[in-house]
Amino acid sequence: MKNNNVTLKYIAQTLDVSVTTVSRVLNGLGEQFRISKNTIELILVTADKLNYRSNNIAKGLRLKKSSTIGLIVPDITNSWFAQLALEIEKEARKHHYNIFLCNSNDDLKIEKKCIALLQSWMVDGIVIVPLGLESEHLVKASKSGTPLVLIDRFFEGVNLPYITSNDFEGSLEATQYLINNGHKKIACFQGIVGTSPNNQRVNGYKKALKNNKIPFDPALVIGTDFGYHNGYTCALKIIKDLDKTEITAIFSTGNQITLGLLKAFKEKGVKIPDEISLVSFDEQVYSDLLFTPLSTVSHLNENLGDLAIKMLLNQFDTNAKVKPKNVVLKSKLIIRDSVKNLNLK
Amino acid sequence: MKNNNVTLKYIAQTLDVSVTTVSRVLNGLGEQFRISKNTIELILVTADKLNYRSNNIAKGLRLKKSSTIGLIVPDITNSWFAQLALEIEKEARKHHYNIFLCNSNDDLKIEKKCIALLQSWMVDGIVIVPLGLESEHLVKASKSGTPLVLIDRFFEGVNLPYITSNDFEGSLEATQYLINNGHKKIACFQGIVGTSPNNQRVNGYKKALKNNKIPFDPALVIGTDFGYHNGYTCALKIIKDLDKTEITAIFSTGNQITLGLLKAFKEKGVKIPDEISLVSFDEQVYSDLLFTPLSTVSHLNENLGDLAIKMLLNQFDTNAKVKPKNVVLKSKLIIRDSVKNLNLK
DNA sequence: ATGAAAGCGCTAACAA
DNA sequence: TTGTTAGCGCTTTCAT
Repeated sequence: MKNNNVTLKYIAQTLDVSVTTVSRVLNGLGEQFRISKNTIELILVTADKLNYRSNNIAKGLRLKKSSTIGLIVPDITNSWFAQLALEIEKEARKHHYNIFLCNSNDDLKIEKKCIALLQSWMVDGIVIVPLGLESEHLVKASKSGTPLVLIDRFFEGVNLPYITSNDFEGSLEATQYLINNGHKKIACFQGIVGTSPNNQRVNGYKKALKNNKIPFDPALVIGTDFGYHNGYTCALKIIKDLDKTEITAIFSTGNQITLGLLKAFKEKGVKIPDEISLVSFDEQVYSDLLFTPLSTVSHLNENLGDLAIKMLLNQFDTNAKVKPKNVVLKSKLIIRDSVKNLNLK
Repeated sequence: MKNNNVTLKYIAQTLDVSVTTVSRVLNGLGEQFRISKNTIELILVTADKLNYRSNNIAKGLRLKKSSTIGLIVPDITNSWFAQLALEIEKEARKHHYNIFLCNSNDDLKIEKKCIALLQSWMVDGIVIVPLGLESEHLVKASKSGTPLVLIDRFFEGVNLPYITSNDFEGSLEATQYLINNGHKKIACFQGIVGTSPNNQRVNGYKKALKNNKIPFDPALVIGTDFGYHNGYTCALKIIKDLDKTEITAIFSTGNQITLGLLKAFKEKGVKIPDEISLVSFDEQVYSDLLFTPLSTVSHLNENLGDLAIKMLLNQFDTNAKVKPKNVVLKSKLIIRDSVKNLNLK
């Protein structure tokens, strides 16, 4: 019953032609090699009847490429990355590439492993949302012949093509919005320290403060990663000291953080925006449907997948060293009801 | 700079030993073949120094297997599937398998393509959340030597191993809960008609009605698929005729449907549970944090990934025809505040 | 208009 | 203890 053994050779033998001919016809090169209509027809029909599937592995070995693109994301469970994966996959399929998926789990060791693995599968390129703390292994991969495109995070001074969103501007705008509403004591819930999105988001926050001559208080920037749990525990801390600190607003740098934060607030009965205001990074389908409709910074771009694949393909084609232009996507502030206007008092 | 050309042969030549020896050592078979400590050491060091990566493609071709598992889900963007993907991937990695991801996009044609593709990559097995309307191609794949595990959806009378949750019981319980709260006119927002989860969920709903001697009204079962848009439009319809139909509650069969539904209700200012009650399938991280904390049926099982991979591996090992036992996971009703108790009036 | 043969990088049966 | 060799299924150069 195994149909895996329908090979070019097998077809060639049944039809008493050469493997070469079969290969050519099945690759649509029949005309070009002026193989007789008869033979072409015959081969096509037989292949179909036998349910022939070309063996991509053999092809890959011979061609030294796999028509496959590796995708590494920290956590496919995060809707932002899932959306990315979906788009990348769709776009890749259009160009007859397939996707090898890896979760790096925000773990540098795993990230490195993933890259090694993908290379050993001879992927033609890798789209990666890197952890973002270290770039050596990425540079090495790139140099060793695997084109890369970085998403969301990049490295200052490292020459790897990337697509990112203007997180700095987004945060600046979000924080400014809080300030415009009369907030001065604004906590910043941050993600993984040292990664470019975090740097940018925190820096945007700082810049907004500075622009408004509000002194920056390092104690107000808390958190360790982009996860739910982090948001939850940070929120508990904030709540405990609310009287002392007189914090009136929070700027959260990630949607998972925000979810944890909301959970804590809900449990403790702290009202948003009455008792505390909130603006969060990462617009979600449900942002509008939460117990307090959330004001968010949206930085999910419709054609991100398209862009990423194009940037990768671009590197395949041009043997020339045409350096692909990095892309910075715009983010945008969506205003809902999670911020209280203190000026109206 | 390309390190792809560090092959066994290359190492063998530099060290003036045979390819076989190198292969053996690098596969940890040095001891077994009683290759001298010296040689072993030498090879290991050299391979490391040269940054050798075994070529999985060549290996796959030779071994006629790829140490790779295909995963086909309808839509990675759906958090349920994303969660599944994450677990499957983690679990697979533990057993040194890697994941080939495909989105079938709830499209049978794409689903078929995905399977063909995965087979052409000689995946050792496929974990699939099938569309669920047709099974021929799956049976064919299975017969042609690719072990399969179906998730979430299965086919009556078709002998393919599956893991599913007890959607029937879950729906029965959910609907009974609505009835217990005095609801009699209950709308059912369904997904793709004909798929097993939908059948089960709708049947559970019907059974609950029957158990309580409430006549079943086919007009109350509406919807076409598990998507956001479907939920949205169905909800608009319901809202328009609310006075006439006197519907007091909705049982939604999927989380995306529910999101669309909530959006519509919010837009139209219909209050939950005051004006209409709601129970939804699919617990989400944010279910508790919505404008009305949602009562849901949770059917996300912690070790689903583990199970799926085990069922697949099981099929690899045993050449014997030990048919794997199908698994039906329990679902559970989580009660929050989206249902009004009509008995209290 | 078609074919023979080499070879991609690897493993394994057989040899020595 | 190590090596020779064949071959996995495919593409492609060179012949005819």
